[in-house]
Amino acid sequence: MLNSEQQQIAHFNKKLLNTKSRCQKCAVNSLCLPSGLNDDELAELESVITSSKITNKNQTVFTLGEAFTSLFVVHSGMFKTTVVDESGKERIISFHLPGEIMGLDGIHSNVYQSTSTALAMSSFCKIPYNGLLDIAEDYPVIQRNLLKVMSKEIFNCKKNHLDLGSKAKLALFIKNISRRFKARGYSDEEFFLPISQRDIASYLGMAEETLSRIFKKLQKQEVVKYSKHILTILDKSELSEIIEH
Amino acid sequence: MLNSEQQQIAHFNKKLLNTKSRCQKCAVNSLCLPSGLNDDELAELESVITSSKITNKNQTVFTLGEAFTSLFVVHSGMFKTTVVDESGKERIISFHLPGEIMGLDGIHSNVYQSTSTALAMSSFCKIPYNGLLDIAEDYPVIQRNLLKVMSKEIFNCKKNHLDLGSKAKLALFIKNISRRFKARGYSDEEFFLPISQRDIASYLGMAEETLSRIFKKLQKQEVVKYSKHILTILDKSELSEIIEH
DNA sequence: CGGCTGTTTGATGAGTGTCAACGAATGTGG
DNA sequence: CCACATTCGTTGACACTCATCAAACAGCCG
Repeated sequence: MLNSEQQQIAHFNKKLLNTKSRCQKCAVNSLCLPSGLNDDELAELESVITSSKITNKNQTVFTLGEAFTSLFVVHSGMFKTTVVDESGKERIISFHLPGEIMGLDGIHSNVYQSTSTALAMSSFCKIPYNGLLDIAEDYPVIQRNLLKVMSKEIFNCKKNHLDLGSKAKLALFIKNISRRFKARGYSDEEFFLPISQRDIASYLGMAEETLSRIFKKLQKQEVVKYSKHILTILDKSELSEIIEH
Repeated sequence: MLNSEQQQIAHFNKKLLNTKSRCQKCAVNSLCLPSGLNDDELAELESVITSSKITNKNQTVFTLGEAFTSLFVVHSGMFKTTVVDESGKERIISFHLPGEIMGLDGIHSNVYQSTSTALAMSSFCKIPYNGLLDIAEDYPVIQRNLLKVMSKEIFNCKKNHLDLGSKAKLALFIKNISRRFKARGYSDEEFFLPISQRDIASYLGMAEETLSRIFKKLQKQEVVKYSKHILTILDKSELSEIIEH
């Protein structure tokens, strides 16, 4: 594992490890279910969070086909969720940053519809779904937050359904990730991304080789740079240009 | 307007028009929010539905940017929802059949994120969101149903994010639509689809011409036929083959 | 050191978008 | 009811993007 990666993970994790009053002290609570809750509601929410756990790279949080019991929230690090498509290939359907909820697709069928895997040493919180529903009855704001999160997920997902060229797809992905890093207090121009190019290619639905060539082109044009998992955005406006065609 | 279309619309609509006890008598209540509700809960749900309305072709239900107030459920007919992508072009993000909920993407921002338009003479029910939340507090099963619907939406959306060739994309779309018609009591092998090829192409993210050529190829191979808005599936297993590659 | 895994590079061909033009079907106004 | 305009679907030619195959390379690990 690279030094830069270890540094970054240490950075991600240094605020954690205190399992009491998880949410109150969590760096990303404003982006997560606790958003807008008062102390009383927050305490109630914390009471249903049964555990926070640290995982190593490549460990799974839940697996496609497993019985659905809980939602999971990224606390630190990063995760990918994958499905198996009709022709049997694994496909990445999303990447999850701190504060983002995983497992939502299991609600409707009581079975996880995807597999979540840590991309680096990471940590997450486990929220038993039935417990969450119980407190949601007493605290409408928690219910509303959950619905908002899901609504946002639907919206983002539909918008990404766009048909763009490979270059624009990558540009959009980078802008999207950049925005999410910024929302979490990191630089939106340079950040550590523990995602392999293969995984980015899978997520964007293109061949690994194509992605490599596009990265090279963008680097030559001094738009972005991706080396040793450090993504650097050199020309933000050009990035937007590419997307708009 | 064609005879076949008018017939079909009449067929869709003939059960409606009684605005009392809407849900109890609705043909698609088992696919909709009322699913699994007892009489008491159903009455409560019906009490928040402020209106059922019939629209002509091309009329909009809500518009991108408008303040979000209500969810809408298709009662009969069909609707499309559209967004404007980064380069300014209109893109269709979904088609809605009876029992399906529209407007979910407005929840998180209090603004509709898409525009919904009737594809034929259609009818829909309006469910004020605040009213729905109020009764969801008293009737947890309603809350759970809403969450399930949204979860399903997320799942379907992510799965569709697949990267397939144009032929497979169309095959998948047809299978998907067919399944939804079947769930509503119609034949899954021949049905009226008030969607223009242009709209299908936009939804699938391909050129109109490409879609036309693929339809022709599939017709020559006697897999499916699409003429005068009547879609006929001739070889269901071949359709699945195409998807699996 | 050799064996991994992840990334790069080149050559090639299939699939698709684009442009242009036309035909068919539909809607409109007199 | 007919002439016209408009939308919708079809067809052909062409260029270009991108997936695929094959091979080599770089960094990392034991």
